[in-house]
Amino acid sequence: MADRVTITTVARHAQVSVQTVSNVLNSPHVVRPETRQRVQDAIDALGYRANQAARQMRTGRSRLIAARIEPAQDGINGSILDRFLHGLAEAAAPARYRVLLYTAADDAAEITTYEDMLSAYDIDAFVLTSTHHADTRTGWLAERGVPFVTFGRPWDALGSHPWVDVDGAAGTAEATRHLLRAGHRRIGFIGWPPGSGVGDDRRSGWAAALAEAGIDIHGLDAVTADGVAEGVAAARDLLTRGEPVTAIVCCSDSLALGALHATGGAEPAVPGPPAPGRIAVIGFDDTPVAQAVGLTSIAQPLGEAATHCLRLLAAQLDAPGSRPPGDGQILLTPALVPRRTA
Amino acid sequence: MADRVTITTVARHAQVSVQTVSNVLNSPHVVRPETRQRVQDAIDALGYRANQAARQMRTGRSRLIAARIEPAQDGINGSILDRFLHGLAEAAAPARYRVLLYTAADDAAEITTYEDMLSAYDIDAFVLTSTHHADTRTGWLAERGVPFVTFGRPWDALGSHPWVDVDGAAGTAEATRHLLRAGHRRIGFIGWPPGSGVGDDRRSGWAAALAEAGIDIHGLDAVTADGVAEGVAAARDLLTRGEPVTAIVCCSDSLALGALHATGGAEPAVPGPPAPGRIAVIGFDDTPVAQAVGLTSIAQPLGEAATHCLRLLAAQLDAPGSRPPGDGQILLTPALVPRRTA
DNA sequence: TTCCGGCAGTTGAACGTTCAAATTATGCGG
DNA sequence: CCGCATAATTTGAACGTTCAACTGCCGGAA
Repeated sequence: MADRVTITTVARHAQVSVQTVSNVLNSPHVVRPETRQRVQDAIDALGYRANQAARQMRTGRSRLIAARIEPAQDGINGSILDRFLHGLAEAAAPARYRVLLYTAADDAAEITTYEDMLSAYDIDAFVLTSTHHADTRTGWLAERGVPFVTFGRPWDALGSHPWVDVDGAAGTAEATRHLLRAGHRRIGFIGWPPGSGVGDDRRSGWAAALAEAGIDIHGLDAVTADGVAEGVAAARDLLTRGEPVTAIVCCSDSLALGALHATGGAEPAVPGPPAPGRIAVIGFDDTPVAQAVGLTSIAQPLGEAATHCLRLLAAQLDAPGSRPPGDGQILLTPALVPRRTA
Repeated sequence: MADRVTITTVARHAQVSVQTVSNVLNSPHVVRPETRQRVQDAIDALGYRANQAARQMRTGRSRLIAARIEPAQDGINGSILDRFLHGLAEAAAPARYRVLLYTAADDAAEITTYEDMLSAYDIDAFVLTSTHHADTRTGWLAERGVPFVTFGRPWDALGSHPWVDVDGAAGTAEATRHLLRAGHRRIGFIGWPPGSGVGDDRRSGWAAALAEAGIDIHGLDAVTADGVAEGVAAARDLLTRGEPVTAIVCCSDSLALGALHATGGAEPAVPGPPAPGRIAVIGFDDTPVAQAVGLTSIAQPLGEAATHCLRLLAAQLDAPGSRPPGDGQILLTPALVPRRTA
């Protein structure tokens, strides 16, 4: 097997010192164009690639970004994260970064993992997902000056780090307006118990859109844990109250699927107009299930979110100390995907 | 901020040379128990962790395993891979390996990525997914002596490398027998066009189970591309032939979902006995959609598969040159998950 | 002519670890 | 108590790269 091509091989081949090769790679402007070209040719001819480990030893930078891969939780609402991860890996490659996976059961375990990855691998940055109230992770990282971005805004408003999030309220507001335009007035909402940042945010969009239309939201919302069966129960509840709702916006596709069942059943796929006489239902996240069942849902721009995360990190890493433009806090707008259920 | 704890720090603290610390870490048997303990205590007290980059420079080993993350293809059948990846990351951690992600549009691009990752990061091994006929990747890696495992058997039977796969035929056979036990005799199959290893394998299980029961499969199967709409069409086709089928085994949950629609519609979730008078349908992969819709499906043991992949790699990496036990070719049996549709 | 400044490139050291060889410590038979 | 074999530990070098300091060289101002 061919011997390893190192910077020394290239240097010999181009008749220069190793440092000059290094300069061509890292600060091309200091080397005369003529020489630069000669070195570049040698690099190409030999197929040289800088050894990351050696480089890392000197610079302390690994060009590695760590991201957590979560277990497929509920299943329906999972598959969000893996699309995000794919986007992340794809955005990382052109910036010459790579994504390293890790798993962790809870915040404490995750922090232990940080320690390990930082000391053993010199991870350059972390991408945190599933931010929540009393999130101990961001503080820990910030304290140590480790660069990171969160996908999900900080719900406690403590400190301000770069983050990317999707505007859940804008999504549910758009969904609600969509239903208003279709003539619905009594539009219900099935959401999660107050206290989850994401859930409260999504509920607020629905409430705002109704307020905008001058509709009193009293008695129009149901609160329940996530799940299909829970969605069935909550929808039945909404339907048996004083004046029944004619449409429901849901906090998740799981809940929406349940609502769909409680309000007349769903037929999978096959495009066509919404069946008349049924209650309109809109879910959230545009999961495969929604696509399969023909459920109108709200799609998060996950690829875009990933790209932004990486851009923010790259800005931090490549120009240390400099704040990214716009304070590095980016709120993306999700898109309503109209299907057969609304 | 605290200075980096290196092997030198530990050595000073334990009053030994750096090499002794290194020995405690890598070949504890050569160091006297007493000394070993002293060094170990120093390691614990200082929270020392070996720097992977430096170690890698000497040993040429990165303890990094690369795996590809694919785009969320069809959506319904995706979410298989991310469960596998999660399993992989989880299995890697205790073995002190980490999983590095990459993306690639096709085999050629993937091989280019191999080159990059091997020369820049000294990746120890690769986990290949989505094996197919005329797969150029395995040959490339084998030629260069790069350790790898495939999740998915080699469909061309060229060369023999370690692989882990799920016995699709066993799955469809079990599904078919399940239907036979329920009294069905005319059991159809909706599969993909011949030529895809996975598809042919799954079809063969169905055929074998029917043959076992003395049933002629003639006229009982339909061939189509994957997709919900395609499933609808194929199921209609099966239902309008001479003697209609009373049950259908499908090559994927997408197809099954289509079949379900064509044969009377599905109602999401909510447990209960199969509705009478409807045609029984069984899907494949036990995706979130199946769980949500109450579709009986065949679940691949993805976590187990991931664990085996990692075990096979670890065996190769930790004892180079030694063939893993059982030739390192592992076929796992999937499990039927009975729900409301069969 | 002399000296200085700046550019292009080179040299030597260092990052943290492990390997191979050398050195020192320990135990044992005579 | 010596000599020797073997165990335990240390020393020096190396992995591939970049940083900091250095050497030559050329042109221009004094």
